[in-house]
Amino acid sequence: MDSRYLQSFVFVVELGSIAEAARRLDLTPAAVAQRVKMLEAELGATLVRRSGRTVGATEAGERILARARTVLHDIRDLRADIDDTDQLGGQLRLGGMATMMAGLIPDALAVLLDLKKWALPHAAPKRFVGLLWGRSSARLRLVQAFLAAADSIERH
Amino acid sequence: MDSRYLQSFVFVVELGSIAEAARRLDLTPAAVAQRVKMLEAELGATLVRRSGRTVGATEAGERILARARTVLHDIRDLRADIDDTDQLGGQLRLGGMATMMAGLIPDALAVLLDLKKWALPHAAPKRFVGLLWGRSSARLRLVQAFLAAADSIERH
DNA sequence: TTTGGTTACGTGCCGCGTAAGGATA
DNA sequence: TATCCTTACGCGGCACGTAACCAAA
Repeated sequence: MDSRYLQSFVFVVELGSIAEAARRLDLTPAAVAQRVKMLEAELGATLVRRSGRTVGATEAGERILARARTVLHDIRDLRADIDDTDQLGGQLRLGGMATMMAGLIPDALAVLLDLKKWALPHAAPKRFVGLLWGRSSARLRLVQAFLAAADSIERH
Repeated sequence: MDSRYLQSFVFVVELGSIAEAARRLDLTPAAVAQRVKMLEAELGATLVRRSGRTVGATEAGERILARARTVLHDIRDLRADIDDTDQLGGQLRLGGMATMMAGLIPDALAVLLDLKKWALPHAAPKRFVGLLWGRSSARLRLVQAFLAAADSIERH
């Protein structure tokens, strides 16, 4: 399965238009329609419903939409990891309880934007280190910076 | 990016042989070697090291190996979700704290293997329902069966 | 009338097999 | 010597664009 097919399908559903997706992808509408058809043939299911002039996802389309986004995200991460030796890049998803979202995270992000504080390798509380995995040093530094910011804020 | 390229790369690294990967994939060694080359060209990095007669992953290859497996796994899930209306399939990964791994989960799995107990839609404690997402009914039923098993075991 | 989706058709290139050559156990 | 990886080469198919057609706003 080609990820470009998944990207086309996701764009078509998100934008609700084959023509608009074609413009984003630098393709002709015919090519985009064919990509969706190919994906449908490969998966053996109809993914988009053509109702008049607009397009929407079928039930099967909705069912795989989230997974398609996951695959595209993973591929983006994979590409980022290739030349990811020590520089920042890619996307970091942070989650937290409601209290953190309202209080801790905004302040922590403010500190994150201060580039000089990014290199604090030993500031992370040890009780959090066990939660880190993967080998992307850039993301590791981001998380370390976040934890350092959280630590400094907690001490205030 | 074509997932078949990733699959070829993963096979080559896992098996340590282009010829063996070609046999598994029903391809010629030339085709497999070309797939790896294409992938390397697309990612802009050398992924496998040819040392004499055997092949191994380079540092960049090792770095993306886990992610490549993730992508392949996600695509398999995506395919499974297409015609996944009510039957079991795919792979379910369960995690738990050490105490659960030692005590609760083995018993719960034993109950899971009793097919007659799989259809217990309302047995899941409500406090856990918020943790479930996705719409794969088969997996949902598996989780529900797990929770039902956990519930019945807790009551003992 | 303008915009959007589809179909038919032509074409370039990609991705495969085949065959031959070199290297290693 | 047999197996493995590579390279060169040829070919078929697929994935585009183009153009024409139809439908909807």
